[in-house]
Amino acid sequence: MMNTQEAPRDFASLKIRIMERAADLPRRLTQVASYSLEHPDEIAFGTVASIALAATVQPSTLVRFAQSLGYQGFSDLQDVFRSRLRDRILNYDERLEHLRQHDINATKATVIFGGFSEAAEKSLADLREKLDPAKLEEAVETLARADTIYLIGLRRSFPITSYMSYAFGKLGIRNHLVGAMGGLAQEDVSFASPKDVVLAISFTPYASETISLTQAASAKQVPIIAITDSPFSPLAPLAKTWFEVTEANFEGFRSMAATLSLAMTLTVAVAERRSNSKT
Amino acid sequence: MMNTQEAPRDFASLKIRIMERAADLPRRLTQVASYSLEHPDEIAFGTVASIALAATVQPSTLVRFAQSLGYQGFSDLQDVFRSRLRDRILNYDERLEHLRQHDINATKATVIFGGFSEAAEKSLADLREKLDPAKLEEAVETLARADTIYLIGLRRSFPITSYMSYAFGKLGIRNHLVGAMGGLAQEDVSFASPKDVVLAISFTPYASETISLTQAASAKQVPIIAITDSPFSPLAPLAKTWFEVTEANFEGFRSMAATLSLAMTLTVAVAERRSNSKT
DNA sequence: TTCACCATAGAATATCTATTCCATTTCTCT
DNA sequence: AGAGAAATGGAATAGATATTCTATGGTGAA
Repeated sequence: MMNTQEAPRDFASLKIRIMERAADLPRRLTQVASYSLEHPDEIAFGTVASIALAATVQPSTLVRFAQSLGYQGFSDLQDVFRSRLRDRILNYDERLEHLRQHDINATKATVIFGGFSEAAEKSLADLREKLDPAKLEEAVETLARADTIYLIGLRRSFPITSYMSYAFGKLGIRNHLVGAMGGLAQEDVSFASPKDVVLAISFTPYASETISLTQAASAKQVPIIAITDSPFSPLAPLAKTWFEVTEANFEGFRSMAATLSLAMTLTVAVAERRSNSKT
Repeated sequence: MMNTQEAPRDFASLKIRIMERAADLPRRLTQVASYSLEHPDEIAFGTVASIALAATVQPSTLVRFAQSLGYQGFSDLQDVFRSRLRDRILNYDERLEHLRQHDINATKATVIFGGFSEAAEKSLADLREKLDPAKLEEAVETLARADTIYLIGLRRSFPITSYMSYAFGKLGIRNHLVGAMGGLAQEDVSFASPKDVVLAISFTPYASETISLTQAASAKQVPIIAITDSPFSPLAPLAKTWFEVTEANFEGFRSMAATLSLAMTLTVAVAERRSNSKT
């Protein structure tokens, strides 16, 4: 036994202890330390053998890790990981009550966080109900055929298009983030041809530049896929396929969770479609 | 084997099955049935012996109960009880299988969308549970005092920082999106002073540039707030306050919903704090 | 009442699991 | 560079675990 100090019996203390210790622990034990905090569920349910395999260490290393933290053996450590799940489930129903009642000790920031969380969840639920599989299929098909995908999104929508550009890039899909570097946006779009596709994202109040860029592309017969928030959006009549995404808002700040999920879906689905059609 | 019908693989279906069957089951098996629904955690974590003791039946009764529901043995049944606690997002193949069983005809894209939605929701739930109000308060306080807020985030994290930059801008909070225009990032940070604050966001695999920029700021005594995904992140030791946000992923693409909610919270809370302290 | 059948209890068993041990490698300090 | 200490991998082991088996007890039909 290498540690006479008493071992933590609850997960919160254990976590702190592991973080403190991790730095001056041998290589393999550090590896286990980080694995254990990254996959606590695995530790809770797995067997020594299965966890050792997943963390690419020897079973004995797990036992030594537990002992170095002051536990009698691995099983003893595992109990603490299990208690975390036990407690969590027990608290699950209480949590909502707790939040509603104990607004007293809630700070302003946590109230704001709660508001944004709720807005995100509402938005996701809403889109899941409304999203039309046929439209989605159509958009994926169009995008998959594109030579280059032009991404148009400014202000609030820019994080979405910049994410898509990053993800498309990693997936090896040619794309162009319009207006990314300085103000050459008009020029960027002027290269688009009917073989390409424009993906435009804009919400009220529609940024005029997004509209004019999309119009320019439309005039050149470039197929347009749009994500917007209303049938009356100026993007809707321009688009071959368009999605209505209404994000809930909190204090005037709209969530982006649903739009982002849709964006990720389009990205991955297009990549998947392409890899299938190549084979 | 007394039951050739396939056994439920998820807890919800199992629960229904047990309730249907409970009525016309032998005495001891009925007893086990009601115990299992009343103490699901016990079933998930216990051993055959310990559960048998708690439910006052014989170990063999538990095995027979599992078999009468169509499982191979008790361990097989126990897996389903464990899956209830294990917050696991189904992967693409499992999802398809699940939909096929329920006769829902779904397109690939909608399956992907479902996966991303679920990942987003799980991430939000997880963060809501873990987020420490005191830390949040501390971070807001630090950021509110900042002369200029430097936002550091590349690759996956760039959409987040770019959103914050946009929102801070609209709220009249001086900020600087590091590395936004071309590669002058090092120079950007070199202007930061201890009166400013750096907000750094990075997830595995940590972009080396984010780390080195944050280190540079740290060396100049600039207070650092970090959002990252593990206590072992290189950002954690540099930060005055740091948040652990673990995003669920679907098919290797991590959600950004939780990080984004936290980012929005910080943004709005800082604005709110400033407007209060001015009056 | 008696027979046949099913459920049950409890012991027996075969499997799996955590843990220990020791030879070998890797690190650390002089 | 070399000696000593620490850490590691992998096999051996002691213990626990789920499952099966069989004798017993109970229940309903003839």
